[in-house]
Amino acid sequence: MEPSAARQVNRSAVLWALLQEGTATRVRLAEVTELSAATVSRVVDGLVADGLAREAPSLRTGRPGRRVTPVEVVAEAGAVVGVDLGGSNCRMLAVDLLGQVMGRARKPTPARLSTRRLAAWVGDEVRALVERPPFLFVTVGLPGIVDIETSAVRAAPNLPQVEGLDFVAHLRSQLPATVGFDNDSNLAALGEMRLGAAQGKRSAVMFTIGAGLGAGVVLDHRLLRGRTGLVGEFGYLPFGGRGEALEEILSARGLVAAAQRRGIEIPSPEAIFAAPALPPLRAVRARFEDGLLLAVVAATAAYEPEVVVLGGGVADSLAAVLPRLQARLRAAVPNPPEVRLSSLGDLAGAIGAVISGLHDAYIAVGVDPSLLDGSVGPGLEGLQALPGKGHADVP
Amino acid sequence: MEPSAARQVNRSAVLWALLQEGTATRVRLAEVTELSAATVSRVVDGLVADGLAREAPSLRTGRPGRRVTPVEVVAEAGAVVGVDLGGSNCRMLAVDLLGQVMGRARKPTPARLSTRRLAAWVGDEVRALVERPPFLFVTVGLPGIVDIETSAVRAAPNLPQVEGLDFVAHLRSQLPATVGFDNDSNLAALGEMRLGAAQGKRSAVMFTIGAGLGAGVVLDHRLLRGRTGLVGEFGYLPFGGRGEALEEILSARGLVAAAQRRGIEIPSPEAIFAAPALPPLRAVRARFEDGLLLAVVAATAAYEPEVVVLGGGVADSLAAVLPRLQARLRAAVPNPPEVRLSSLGDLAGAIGAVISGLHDAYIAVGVDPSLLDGSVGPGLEGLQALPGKGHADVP
DNA sequence: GATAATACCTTCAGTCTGCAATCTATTACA
DNA sequence: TGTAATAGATTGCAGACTGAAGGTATTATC
Repeated sequence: MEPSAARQVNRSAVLWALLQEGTATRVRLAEVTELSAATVSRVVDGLVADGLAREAPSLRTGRPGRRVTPVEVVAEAGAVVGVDLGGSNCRMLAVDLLGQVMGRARKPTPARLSTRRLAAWVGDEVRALVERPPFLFVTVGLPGIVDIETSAVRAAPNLPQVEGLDFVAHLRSQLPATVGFDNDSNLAALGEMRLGAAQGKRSAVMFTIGAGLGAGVVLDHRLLRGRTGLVGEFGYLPFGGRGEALEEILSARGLVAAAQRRGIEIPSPEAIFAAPALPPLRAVRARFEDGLLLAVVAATAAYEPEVVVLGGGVADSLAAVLPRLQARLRAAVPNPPEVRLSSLGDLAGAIGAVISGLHDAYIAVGVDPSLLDGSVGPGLEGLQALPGKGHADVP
Repeated sequence: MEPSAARQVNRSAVLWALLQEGTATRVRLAEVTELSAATVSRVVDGLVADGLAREAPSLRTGRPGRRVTPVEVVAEAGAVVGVDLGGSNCRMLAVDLLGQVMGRARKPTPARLSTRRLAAWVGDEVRALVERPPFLFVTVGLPGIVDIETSAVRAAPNLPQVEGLDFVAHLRSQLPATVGFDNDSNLAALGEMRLGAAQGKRSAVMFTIGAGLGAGVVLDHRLLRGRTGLVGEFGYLPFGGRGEALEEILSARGLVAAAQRRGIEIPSPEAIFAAPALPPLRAVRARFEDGLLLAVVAATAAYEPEVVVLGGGVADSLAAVLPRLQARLRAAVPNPPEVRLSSLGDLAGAIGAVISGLHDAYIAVGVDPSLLDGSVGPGLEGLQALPGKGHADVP
């Protein structure tokens, strides 16, 4: 370890403390980091020189003594845009370095555009959302499996243009930014973990029951991605005596098909759960519940999460199902997690993307990755207060 | 970061390099650690003073120049004993700091002893195996679920004396050592990962099919333990149309019961796989295979391991089953792992326990845990050459 | 035996930290 | 209004540590 590496480490510690506090006096930073006030002062000078921190107007404390001179993050030094590019809708959320919301958008995804044009569209939308900051991080959630190494996308039937490497490459060339990609369910899980239904927990599994069955796994505040990004895809499990794939049960597609097989024409999958129902619909529901139980049991056996979050279009209709599911779960496994509904609604993906992007941004400004790993991170008050959380119809 | 912390970091790096090499010149250590030769020399002086390293007799190199003075680990400075305390047999393996085998034992577990007496027996056996070294680490694998925080044991039907905290506490008071406890399947997975069927891979899942169904999950060279130590227990999954628990299929107990239900009296579970078989036995086999497929599919969906290892008493009989299982797996999931049989046999648990204990020992002598985490670690040549690996009948 | 090559050690300048003293801004109070 | 009290921020200094350069011991080769 070179001598100057010590400085790096301390810089990282102070910067991380400052990000978590948002604004703090040097004395406070010294307490939190357990460094001497002298070192903190010197490091803060460096951060100011780097444009990452500035002195805020001093505050009157009411007590005798010199006024405190708070130091604050230069939040606008960097920006992060989270994009949740779904098959039908695209959510975007722009925040500054402290997670304060700078802009948001919700548009129908122009799903019929070519790969290149779709990338250009996303690039335009991102640029419309943020002034060009000193540095910019963009994270895009895609409805497919994203390879952790190469960002190659596959299995994206709802938006096939993004498959392969072209979309990724085009978008990267479009934006003067570091652009990351991930599976939308993974990001949604990250969002619910940090600010949603699993807030404050160390581990959670989120199932996104939409067109298909998606899953995201967070253990120790960290996304479990696996070799090819398929982790948590319990849709492959055989279900029932005929060994149907679980994804055929736990998806809008499957629900509609099951209803049709019983001669029921329904306007939307959600209608299946609109009480009261006739006996044939009840059978569809029961089958869905059995499938859901299997998924949650599998997730429990696999990861022992503290919470299982249910999201996606169908989830809102499941409130009535939860108590029974929870009871059956208690009977099935010795360590049942709590099952909850998504609380971020269709914003979960964009919020998760922002969190992922902030993670990258913090590393870029010199925060040691090991600090970010197990920890909760900055407050993100701006995101917490986000209006429209959980309501799909707010723009 | 205090100034002296830099020394710690470099000491850790040099010590880790030295452990991996076993014996190395200072120049070699400087290369590996990317530190200056000066720093390495100073750090080595410190290690020698601490009794962890010593100069070996200098070697003639054949090339011009001063003779090299190799530095070697004082392997006998510490000892590690791995204990696999099963319901019927107890395997023990003692190694030094470099993983060189110092002693081994295999005894029937005195399963009828009381909690206190069983702990005393284990303590005696461990003491019989190793001289008292400067420091001693013991890791005990138990046939039950071990809480990661408290070491409290539960669900150990095959050795109920060890349940709760009494056995753990008694054994700890018996031995002048740091004593760790873990689930035997977890340790077996660690063993197969490091030296057995999954050697060289980053991730693996091992199912131990014995009296019950056990599982161990290793991701990125690290055991996934979960909140209560239950991770990987897919025995809770419902199987087949009647929703029987998978553990009832994938266990010696379940196999015997299934055979009996079909009117077959068998001497041992293994006999079920002794070819050729009559039709009723074939049905039992088929059911077992279906269950196995479910377990492997679940593990694949959950973790995407590179390898799935099958171990336990029944595993040896499964060689003929593997090709068909592998083929069905390829059809079921897009990212099938390789399925292999355990190569360490009933030594896997003890070897895994030793590896776990070495991990603790290395941390105790000052190796930074983050170095150990993602890395492969010392060569453990002594363990690799262990005679009797894979043969249950060698003492 | 001289010379070159190699490994290890020592010296020295530089960076960084923590401690303690000092500087500076503020409030309380006569 | 002036002075003491108080507390945050900075600076001087000693100590720890590193890397680079140069020194010394040991060996092979001519």
